[in-house]
Amino acid sequence: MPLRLFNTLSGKIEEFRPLVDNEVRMYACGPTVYDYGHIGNFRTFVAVDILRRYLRQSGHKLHHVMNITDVDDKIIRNAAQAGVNVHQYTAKYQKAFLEDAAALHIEEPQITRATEHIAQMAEFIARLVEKGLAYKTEDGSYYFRIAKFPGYGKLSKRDFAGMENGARVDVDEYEKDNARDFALWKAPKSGEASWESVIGPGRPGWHIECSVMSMQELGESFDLHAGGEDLIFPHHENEIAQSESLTGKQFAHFWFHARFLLVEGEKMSKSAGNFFTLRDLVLKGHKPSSIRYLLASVPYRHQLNFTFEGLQQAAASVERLRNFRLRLSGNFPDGSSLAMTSLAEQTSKRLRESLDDDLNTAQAQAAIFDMVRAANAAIDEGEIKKDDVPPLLAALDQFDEIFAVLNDDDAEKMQYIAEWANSDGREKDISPALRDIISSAALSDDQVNQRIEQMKAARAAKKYAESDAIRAELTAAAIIIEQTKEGVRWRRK
RNA sequence: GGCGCGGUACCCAAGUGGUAAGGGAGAGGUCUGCAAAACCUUUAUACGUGAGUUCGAUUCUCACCCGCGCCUCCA
Repeated sequence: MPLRLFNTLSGKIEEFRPLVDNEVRMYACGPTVYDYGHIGNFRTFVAVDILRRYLRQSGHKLHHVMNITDVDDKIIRNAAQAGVNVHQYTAKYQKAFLEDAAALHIEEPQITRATEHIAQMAEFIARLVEKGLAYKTEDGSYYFRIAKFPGYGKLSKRDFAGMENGARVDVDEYEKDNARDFALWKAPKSGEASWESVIGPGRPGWHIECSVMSMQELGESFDLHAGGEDLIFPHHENEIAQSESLTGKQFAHFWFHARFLLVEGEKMSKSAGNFFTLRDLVLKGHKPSSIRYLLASVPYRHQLNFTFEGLQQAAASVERLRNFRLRLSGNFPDGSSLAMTSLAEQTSKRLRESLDDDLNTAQAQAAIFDMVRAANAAIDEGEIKKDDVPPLLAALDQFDEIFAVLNDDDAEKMQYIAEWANSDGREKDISPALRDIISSAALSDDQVNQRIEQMKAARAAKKYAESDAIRAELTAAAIIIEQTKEGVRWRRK
């Protein structure tokens, strides 16, 4: 069964098929780098990452482009306040964003930056003006004339017919022909960043960068355009207007939007005190894998209630999956069992069906846990054979190619953020929990294995006091020991 | 006000016109030198409230209550 996705443009769930062969060209709106990324941002980026990963797993080739908006009003304002130029100001946050995304195992798409495409944007605007689709105002700004694009409102399902200059005309923008006309290019203001261009000095408006960069990289028509739900209007609506009126072709065919999340049941906001960057959470001791798992556990079109209790539950879920994989590395008798082979097959099928169904990640999780429980029970009963392990691992891998939480590099990623906190004046925010997790990275695998050999020897000699002492020592170093029938296993806290 | 989404057990959360996935937490048990892990049993006469359609609704319709989103650059 093919992938079915909700398309904001049609308002329906549709079968997703690329325009050309098996190659998907997708563009995702990335961050505006004026601050550290918060978990709301990352909800969207995790959703897009899951889409990206699943498209690939489904056999598609992928050309995935994401922009970084490194110039806008807020950046200009903040940079001015900080007394640095725009590039200096954004460099820090760009770097942080990419690090945070990597901590969450978000695969890095091809990245394009607004400030590297100023000339192309100006040319694009010049072409719009030539066609009478845009106009220049007295101060040197340029606006798009929405009256020239009859399809305006088709994405956000708004009817702008008859909406002439209404009551909400912005007094600062009296020069516009219509209140809805949006800025393509803003004339320079004194002391603000501005660029010379074929259409005069100034800086680009917000929407133009995505039209220019997406078409440059992906062509005038491409498969899929993604972003947070807030971008539907006006950002994506405006991209469609300026792009399609210029090329006469359909811009993106599929529009994918992730819903906003709630934090502790309320809209996240700084004033409500429930505003968290990824780094805030890591400093409190929450693992990136727990955060990713929680963000991924609610299908992208549903409102996700992000809670600290949920974060702990997610951590427990991830741990259970990791324990299971560890358990499969034990020794089992030769042979294979029909039950396990078919369990793995069924699970693989359920995973595909769940994700084909508009990326139903909650159902995919249910499928993998059903398998884990059944396989664990089989291990307890001694019914698992050596040849059952590869198919079970394959199903687990199939799951993890999408969810990406099984490989434990949490301590490493968290250490990175702790180092940042130390150098950024936030060392006081490093929680004991974070210190504890990081400390588990202090011992190397070899060192741990060596101590475990000593522990095993003591145990074999029934010197329990000595064995327990070594275990306690490792526990104190945030290494968790499990002594089982299949041998001694260990993992980092 | 306009348009749209949602309200499922202690928490998170799938789902279906025929009587409720999964995870976490709690309780009891099995295993075990102890611990950990794992497994088993158990926790919704019930899916916001009221009415309607139907042989039958949590699932469809309507009303109401509550939460949330967009409607000038917040993912």
